[in-house]
Amino acid sequence: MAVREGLLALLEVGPRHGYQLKTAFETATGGVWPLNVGQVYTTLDRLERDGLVEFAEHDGQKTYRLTVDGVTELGAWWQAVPAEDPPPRDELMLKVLMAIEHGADHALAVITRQRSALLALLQERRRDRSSAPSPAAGDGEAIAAALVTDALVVRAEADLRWLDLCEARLSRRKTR
Amino acid sequence: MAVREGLLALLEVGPRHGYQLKTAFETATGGVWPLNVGQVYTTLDRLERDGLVEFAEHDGQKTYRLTVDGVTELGAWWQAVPAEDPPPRDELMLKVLMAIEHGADHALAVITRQRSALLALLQERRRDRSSAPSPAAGDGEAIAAALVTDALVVRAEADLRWLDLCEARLSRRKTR
DNA sequence: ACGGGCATGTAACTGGTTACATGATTCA
DNA sequence: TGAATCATGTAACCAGTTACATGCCCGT
Repeated sequence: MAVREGLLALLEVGPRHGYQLKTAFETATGGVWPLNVGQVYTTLDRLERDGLVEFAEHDGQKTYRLTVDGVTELGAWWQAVPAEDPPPRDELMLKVLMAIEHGADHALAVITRQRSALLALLQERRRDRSSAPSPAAGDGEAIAAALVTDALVVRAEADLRWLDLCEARLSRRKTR
Repeated sequence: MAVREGLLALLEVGPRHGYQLKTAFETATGGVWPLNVGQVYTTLDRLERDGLVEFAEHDGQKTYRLTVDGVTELGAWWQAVPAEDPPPRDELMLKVLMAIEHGADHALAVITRQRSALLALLQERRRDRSSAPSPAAGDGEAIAAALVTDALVVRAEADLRWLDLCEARLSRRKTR
């Protein structure tokens, strides 16, 4: 439900047709989230099926805009904090949890491996961040790219911290 | 590709049949990742189709085990660090990025809203964590649950930190 | 004339997910 | 007897994703 909401959000800025949405989506995400054009059209079909968008056709060119329902739905999305109703389907978490089933030693080995790999990744990203020029005020795409890099760094730091917590909890009780 | 790998990992511990895998998966994830039984069977079908598992049947009871290919695949999974080849399809990130398209003011409003909601969530989780009894040594499910709670806390902290970074980058250049 | 970008679409597949149907066993 | 748990499965849908086909228009 990510591309879906992304397109809705872009349509709230102003009506556009499919191809424009593709490029808008990609510049908005700083070029790190490429979108197959086909996906835009299939997603638009589904949005129309659900009554969230409608379109006007001119010379074989369909200009999409939000419906009232679409605006409502989007409003809810802006408000909502990404839910953890069903908690995070996080791959790193799953990996460690499953490793524990193989015994604490296996888990600690996986943790060590993941930590060193993540650390390398983190350093590389920090290098990327400091080498990238501070984005110019008007350059939305560059700002977006900078924010994405920030997110990657912060996320990696969090993952590392979590691995440390896991190791602490596991080695404190080396039974099992 | 999460349930898929989870089942593979469980089968590496030892052969099991479908229903056992469901319960094993749920206890391994501390009860926070419920699995519809049906999904286990469809996933097993797909794993068999891909030649990663095989089964022996006894009295209408199918006992699954890894194939050589399955072991290989799993080995790669243990090694791999959750890839960011196509970077994170993170909902919070998308929300902020799309908000920027509506102008810096809209973005700052979304950031503020998200931050306060996340902060409330975080405090609640910290309360959960301190109120939960420190898991007993042998209780795998409780340990798993504790680790999941840790992950939620750490993740929320990271999201908050990222929101601060976004705000800094956006208010520093209030143009656009 | 041709290649590249603009523009629209379809067909097919993937994994995740739910709802539902069936039957055996176990135990109160 | 009857509910709960064990056990296996099917049908259907969802969103994401890719590959492919079509054609227009513009600049070289």
